[in-house]
This record gives sequence, C-alpha cells and structure tokens, in this order.
Amino acid sequence: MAITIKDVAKLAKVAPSTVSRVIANSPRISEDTKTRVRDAMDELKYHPNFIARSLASQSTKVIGLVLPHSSGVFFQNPFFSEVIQGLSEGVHDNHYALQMTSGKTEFDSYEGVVQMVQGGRVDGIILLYSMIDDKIMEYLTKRKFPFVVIGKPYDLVDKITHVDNDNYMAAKEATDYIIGLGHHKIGFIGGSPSLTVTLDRLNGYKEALRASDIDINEDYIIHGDFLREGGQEAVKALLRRTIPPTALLVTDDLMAVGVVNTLTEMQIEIPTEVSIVSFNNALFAEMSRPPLTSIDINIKELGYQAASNLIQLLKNENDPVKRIIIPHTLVIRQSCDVAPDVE
Amino acid sequence: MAITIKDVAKLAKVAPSTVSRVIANSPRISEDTKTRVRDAMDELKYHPNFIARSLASQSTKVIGLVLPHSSGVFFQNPFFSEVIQGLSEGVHDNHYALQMTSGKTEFDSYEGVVQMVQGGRVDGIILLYSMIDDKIMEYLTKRKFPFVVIGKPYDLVDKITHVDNDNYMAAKEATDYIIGLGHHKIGFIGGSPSLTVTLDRLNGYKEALRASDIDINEDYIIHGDFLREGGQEAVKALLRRTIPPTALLVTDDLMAVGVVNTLTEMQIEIPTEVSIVSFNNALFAEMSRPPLTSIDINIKELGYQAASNLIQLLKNENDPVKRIIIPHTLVIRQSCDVAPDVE
DNA sequence: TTGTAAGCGTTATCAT
DNA sequence: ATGATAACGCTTACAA
Repeated sequence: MAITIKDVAKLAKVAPSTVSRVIANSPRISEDTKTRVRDAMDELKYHPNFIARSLASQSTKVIGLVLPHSSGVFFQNPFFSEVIQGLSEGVHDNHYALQMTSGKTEFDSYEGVVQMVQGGRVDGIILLYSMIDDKIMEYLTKRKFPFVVIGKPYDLVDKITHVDNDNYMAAKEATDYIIGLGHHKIGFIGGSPSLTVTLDRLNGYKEALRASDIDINEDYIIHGDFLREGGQEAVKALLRRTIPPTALLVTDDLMAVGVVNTLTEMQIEIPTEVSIVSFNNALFAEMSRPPLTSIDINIKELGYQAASNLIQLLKNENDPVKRIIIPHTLVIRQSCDVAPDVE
Repeated sequence: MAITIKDVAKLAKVAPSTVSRVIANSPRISEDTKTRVRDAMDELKYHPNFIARSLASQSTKVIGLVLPHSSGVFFQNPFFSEVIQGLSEGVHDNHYALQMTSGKTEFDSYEGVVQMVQGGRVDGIILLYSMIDDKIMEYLTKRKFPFVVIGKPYDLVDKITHVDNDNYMAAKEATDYIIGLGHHKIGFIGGSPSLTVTLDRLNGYKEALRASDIDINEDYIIHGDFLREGGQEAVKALLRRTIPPTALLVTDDLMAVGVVNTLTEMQIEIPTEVSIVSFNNALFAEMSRPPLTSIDINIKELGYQAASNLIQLLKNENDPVKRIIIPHTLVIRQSCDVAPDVE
C-alpha cells in the first residue's frame, strides 16, 4: 500500500488534518510545523492520492474532451492534432489533466459524456465541434454543467462560453479577395451543413457576393466531408454545371487537397483556369502543388483559449459567459489568379 | 447533490451493498431484486460515481498516455493522430478512458507520470515512444506499475510488454528494394538516434547493404527531427558529399516531404536522379509530388493493440510479458527508379 | 440471498 | 495553531 497522509502525520507527529492543511498551504499553520511536515513528506516520498482528494473535495482537476461522433473523419484532419496541442498546453499550464471521449455513434458519444459528468470524472467539458441540434450541448446546458465549445453554438450563443473564429468575416474576406481578382463565378465547397462553422462561412461567402452585386447561384454551393474525398466529389459536381465556376472557396485544406488532385487529374490548371482559397492553413496548404492560399485560423490558440477559459470558469463560479474570437489571417500563396474570363 | 447508491437502496427497499452487487451483476442476487433495483436506478436516473468507486476498488478504469517530451514536434506528425485513434478505439472497446500527459521538458513529463501513478489517477500507462535511457520507463519498471510501450524498449526487451513493428526487417526490405533497382550509393536519413525506432531501421539498412556487399559509408547517415525541416537539412548535408547518394531511405514521411521539397527546389529530379523510400505511409506520402514509395506500418493498429494488451494485462495479474509485432507493407508509388549510374 | 459495517485517502467542520 | 471526527459514495469482508 502506498504512503498516505496518515503515515506522514505519524512521522511528523501531527494530525492528518494538519498534513492536509500543509498540502493546501493553509496560512493558519505555523511555518515551523509546515517545514516539519514537508520534511516528513519528502522523507516518505509522499504523493497525495488524487482520487481520495477528488472524492472529498468533489473536484477532479480533470477536463473532459468530446470529439465529434464521426471521429474517424475528424482524426484524419490536421485540425485534430493542432487543437489537442493547444488544449494540452492550456490544461497543463493550469495543472489540470485532459481526458478524451470518442464514440462511433451520436448515442455512444452521449453516453460517454453522461458517464463523465454524472460519474464525476471531470470538472468541466470542452466540445471540439459545434453542430445544430446537438443533444450533448443540450444535456450540458440543462444540467448547468460547466463547458465551453470550440466553434459557435447554434442556439443560445449568448448563454454559452465559446471560442471561435469570426468565420463569417473570414469567409467574406476570402471571397472579397477572389472577387477582387475579377471572379464572379465562385463556387463554395463546404463541410457538413449541420456544423455551424460551415454555415458561418457560407453566410460570409454569400454576403460578399451580395455586396458586390453578384447573383448567388445555389448550384455553386456544395457540401461534403472534411476529407480529401469530400473535396474530390464536390469539385466533380461543380464541374458538371453548364457554366462551371472559375474560383472556389473551400472550407478546409484537406478538402482543398482533394479538389486540387481532381483538377490536376482532369488537366485543369490552377490557378490559371480555376482559383482556390481554402481554410485552416494546415501544412497541406503549403505542400500542395500549387501551394494554396488559405485562411489561417490559429487552431492551436483556439484550443489553448478553450482550456484556459474553461478552467477560469471553474474557478470563478459566476464567471460571465464569454465569446472569445481568435483572429484569422489570409495567407496568400499561389492558388489564385485573375479570372480567365476578364479582359 | 447527485443521486447515490443510498437513494436507490431506499427506493428499492434494499441495502446499499445490494445495489452495489446489482451494479456488479453479482450472481448471488436474485433476479427478482435485481430487476427491482434496476427499476429504481432507472426511475432515479442513477449513475454510479466513478471517483467513489475508484477509491473503494483501487482502480480507476483510466489509462494514462505519455507523449514524448518534445511533443511540439510529435503533435505535428500525423503519427500522433493515428495512434491516438487506435488507442481511443482500443480503450473504448474495453470501457476504459484515456488521459493525456504532455510536458515540455523531460522533468516535466516525469512529474506528470509520477502524479498519474502515485496519485492513483490511472491503472496503467502507455508510452508513445521508446528512447534509450528513459527515466520514465525506468521509474515504471522499478515501481512495477503496469505499462506497455509503443516501440521497442532499449533495455529489458523481454521484461516489458510492447507493441512494435519489425523495423529492422522493414528497413532491410526497403533497402533491398532500392538495391534491387541497382543503387549502391544509398543515404539514410533518420530521426533522433536516441529513439529505438531509428536504431532498428538504421540496423536494417546496414544489414541490407552488408548482405549485398555494399560498403557502409557513415557519411551517408544523417539524423534529424521527425519534421519537414529535419528532412530538408539532412538532404542538404548529403548533397554536399563528394559523391552524393542516388537513393535515400528516409525514416518518416514528413521528413521525406522536406527532402522532396529541397530536391525539387534544387531542380534535382525524383526519381530519375534520386530515388526515395520513406516510412509510415501517411497521407503526405500519397500527396507528395511525386507520390512516395513508403512503408506502411499500420499506426492505428499499433495504438489499438497497445490499448487492448495493456487492459488485458490489467485484468490478468500475471499475464506474460508480450511482444506484439504489427505487420508492415511496402507501398510502391513513384519515387523510385533504377539507379542513374547503372547501364 | 441479503444486510451490517469497516474501509479507501482525503477534506472540512467543529472543537480546543 | 492544531486535533478529532464526520463526511465523500462506493466496495467488500463478515454476519445473518
């Protein structure tokens, strides 16, 4: 059996409660006994038992992570590694631990969350996605369990602390950039329309067109998976239009890579025949031939802020609801050119 | 306060211990009371408190994950996402949870592990790397704490359960393949020489040369980070040799991408002037221009097996030490050609 | 087959 | 400033 607080107490000739106070560095303990107790702890190589502490204090110092249920897709996207990196740093800096839940189906995920929450495994939760009509978000809200979402909640935006980019503006800027190059037949290839990030970017795209008096052509708007395959299928569909677009706004680099692959196979030249702007600025964007102009959304920071804000919320019972916007930047590379039909 | 076992007991008119037994599905409880208790649980929407259970049973059903300390590098490599995916499925299938520890420095990581172990936070640990003279591995071994490593332990190979590829054979096969194309000036670009995976692959490479009576030229062997930058620097160094190699064995796709970038910039043609075989077969290998011939090591399975074997080890006190080898396959693409100096 | 009661290792509330 | 002692919610001998 491991060394417990009692062993330390015995060695230091104090009560267990005193040892506990020393651990918490209570000001009501004399410096004298503090050092005596600390010496005993060192001598015995004492390490507090987190489980016992959690039970007594009703707090685990663990943050739960909820991945989207179709995590197979999610794992393949570099977005995953990058948020995790930010999250990991964020919790670590605050002396919390990170625990993951996946789940093949939505029900599966839901059960995982309930276990974490009702099982008292975690003090707070971070949702790594935001979609419409999400049962998990509904559950957490109803239970008033502390959580923050990465992305924009579909409902109750002003009731739920979240960390997001201004995806509307980002898409608008990207589209404006394309329009500035003379394009007016601009396609939109987005992820699942049940994700709020897709909706925001779609709206930004539409607004940019509207502001420039370009008709919105619903045939130019396609949704797919945040995967290469998603991009491949989408661009094929767009090329079947009677008048195919001369530029594409693609909401994810991995999809954009699929788009590039397909266009290259069809011997359609980028950027002379088709221009592309994508999102996320993963390594893929840089590696692509040609390198992709992409919007950097600072994924790591998204994770870091989510973690630190959740923890702050945990410490401060009545922390106000917050909306943290992480800045984005358009990184111009070589996937855009002036419109071929402009003279 | 949440619903506890006592509330259920009261409603079902049984003792708390009976409820506990029903949860554990003990055979010594009559079907009759079982259903009565279960009805009560449903009615109250009871969920067992994991923390309390952990404290009482001295087992948390949580697996700890230890990333390499320079996790910044690690996170960027697609290896990370893929193992995590496998691990995640593995623990999930066995009703365990996954908890992560990172740490900027080695000391940092070490402290994290000690906290997990002595703090009773986890039942077992998975090391996501294997390097020589690793304090953490030494600590876990000394403490006889259950753990498995992904990769091959440097010491005590037959005392530590691990999941690995046969990296020696994989490298040998890859090198043989290159030799078969007529190359005999073959460079080796590897990751850190303190990682056992690097050593194994290096040995396989050397053995292949030896078997074909090709001199081993230490000038052809370079080590770098498992990153694009690592590959870039390494290949530049190799090209400065008086007689530069005509083929390269690169132990990681991401490094290989760096190699390809650099060669392309220098207008050296792949595969006509330089052939390349890389490892891991990440999406990068396929995306590269030209697409890379790469050894698929089945990363996801590495993770899945690590998780399930650790859990089995936890269940079966005296499970034998195991060495699980995940098969690899050489995926031939377009980065290799016959040696330019062969007629 | 079921109940009683003693832990598990802390924290926290009273006393002193 | 410190010590007893009762939680925290569960598991598990030991009884019955």
